[in-house]
This record gives sequence, C-alpha cells and structure tokens, in this order.
Amino acid sequence: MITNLNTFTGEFSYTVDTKGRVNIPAKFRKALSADNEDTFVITRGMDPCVWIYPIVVWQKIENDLKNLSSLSAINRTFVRNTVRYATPLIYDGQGRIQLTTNLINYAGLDKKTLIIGMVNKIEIWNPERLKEIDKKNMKIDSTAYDDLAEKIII
Amino acid sequence: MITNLNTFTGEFSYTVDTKGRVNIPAKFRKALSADNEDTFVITRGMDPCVWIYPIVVWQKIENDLKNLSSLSAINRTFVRNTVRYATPLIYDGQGRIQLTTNLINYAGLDKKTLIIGMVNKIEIWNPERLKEIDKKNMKIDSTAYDDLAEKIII
DNA sequence: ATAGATTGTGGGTAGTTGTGGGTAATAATC
DNA sequence: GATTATTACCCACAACTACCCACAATCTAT
Repeated sequence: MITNLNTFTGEFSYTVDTKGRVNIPAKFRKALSADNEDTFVITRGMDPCVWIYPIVVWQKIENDLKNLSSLSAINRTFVRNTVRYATPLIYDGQGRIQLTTNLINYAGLDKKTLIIGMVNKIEIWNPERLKEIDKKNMKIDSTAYDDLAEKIII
Repeated sequence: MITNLNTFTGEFSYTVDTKGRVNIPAKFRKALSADNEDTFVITRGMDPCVWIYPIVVWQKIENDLKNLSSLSAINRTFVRNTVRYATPLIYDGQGRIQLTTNLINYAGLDKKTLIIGMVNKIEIWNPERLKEIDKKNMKIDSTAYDDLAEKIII
C-alpha cells in the first residue's frame, strides 16, 4: 500500500500487560521506514500521555535542539524537559514495547489504553483521561479552529 | 469519457454486509487516478457519516498537518481529532472496502446505505439519518447561501 | 434480442495479530 | 557470594483479517 512512511493515523484499543508491555499496532510497525531498524523513542507527551517517535524522526528533533543556545534560560528548560524522559527502544518479536514505570505513571496507564496515530508521532492514552481532555477542549473558542481552517482544507 | 479524476458525483444505494464491507461504486473506482493504487482513506465525517478520500488527496492533508507545531494545544487537538479515525485501505478484488466497527457505529450504518459523491471525497450515510439532517438543514438562513454566492459561481 | 462482460453480494479458509505466560539471562540487593 | 528482582527472549493460542471463489443481477455491445 502506498502510505506515507513514518506517518501514523487511526485509533486502536490495546492493553498494557502485567509486565508493562504494549503492542504497537501492526499498521504502525509497517509504516516505519527501514532505517529506523524497528526502533522508537518513547517520551512524555505535552498532554498527559506517552509520545512515541520513530527514532530517525526523533534524531532530527535532537539536532534542532542542538541549535538552541544554552545562553537562554528558557532554552535550557525547554531542552531539559524535552529530552529528560526520552528512551529509545526496539520492539520485541511480538511487536511490543516495554514502557518505563515513569511513563506509565505520568500517563496514568492501567490495562486498557488507546493508541492514536498523530501523523508524525504516536500517542498512548488512558481512555478516561482522553475523554476528559476532549470534553475540556470542546469549549475551545471555535475561532481558533477557524484560523486552522484557513491553513488546512479538509 | 472525460471526467475529472479524483472527483466524485452522484448517489448510489449499497448494502453493508455482515463482515462490515461496502462496495465502492464502480464509477467512483474508475474516477480514481492511477497513483492512488486502488487506495482510499476512510474517516469520520463532520456530519454523522463516513468520509472517504483518495489516498493522494489525503496525503496532502497529512503533510499540511505535519507542519503544525505540537507546542500549541489547539494544534494537538486539531490534529488528533482529524487523524484519529482515519484508516487507509485498498479495496478488495470485488471493489469493496472493509469498514471499521468504530466508523460503522459512528455513522449508524446498518445494511442499507447511501453512497454520495462530494466532489473531492465520498460520503457513506445511513439513509434515515441523512433524511433527518436534510430536514434540519432546510431551515438554513438563506443569507448563508448569499455568502457562498460570492465564492462560487454555479 | 442475445451473448458476453461487468457489478454487487455472500461465504470459506489460511495467514496474521494481539495477548498471556514461561524460562533463561542479567542486574540489583543484602 | 548468595538471593532476589528485573529484563529479554521464546512459545502458545484465540480472535480477527485478508484473500479467494461463487453466483446472481445488471449492463453493453453486436
């Protein structure tokens, strides 16, 4: 199929097992370009969820961070918080990744999870939490969306 | 015949079978440009129906979304809600696509469906629902149409 | 009008995928 | 150094999906 590589869409329900492993949906593994060598980077999301990047995409982010001058305190904070929780890992023979307890706690994961393709990255959510956030965002000023609508035609 | 490629018009009645498959009207398949390689992307419509895009059209949307920075919460929400339910798929040897249970529920599909060409995309409706929505929309203020008249000459 | 091709619909089967658990190797603790 | 905990790798199975074949209805063309 001719899908964009390192591009993820769709929503999937999976479980975190007792060992803290989650399956990466087969579709997402297939979307990984070969130069990733089955490797992702997991880290904290800006929302209370886990973010997963293909490692080659992450490496580009690392390079961008290198260009931020450490003379600025904001830059230092930003860099620190961005890379602090990032862990590269290879998925196992069954297509699962081993989450860290740190990230499991941060995202409040517990058994049932939602795995969501976010185009250039993947999110792992506790379904309850996402529902709350969704509800909150319902009230976002619709003018914000209108601005986006000018950039993107769907 | 000289019709525009990746452009769909007309209305067709089809059935969703027990496995959740629907036929894509032969006319629509013929309208697909070759670079799509028989691939569509199905997702939630803004109305309670299923939207179907030719994959090359969808990929343009994906690329636009990639350029939105995830530092903005509004952008994250917008991207998530846009791609969350999107699934690329190739139609089978009989010209059918396999719908996801998620989308079937969302659109309230059940056996009889209406498939409608929407120019750059295709919609799948539960006929009952469409009738209701149509009735509601009858009451649209005609000034809204006047605004459109400035953008589109028909 | 008739023969042939195309199209819509149904179902069977083999392969894939998600999930659980076991065992060996490694690391951590006392 | 011995014991425990943790991690990495392997096997098993049930559920699901993709692919194939079949057939009837419709359309096309001669």
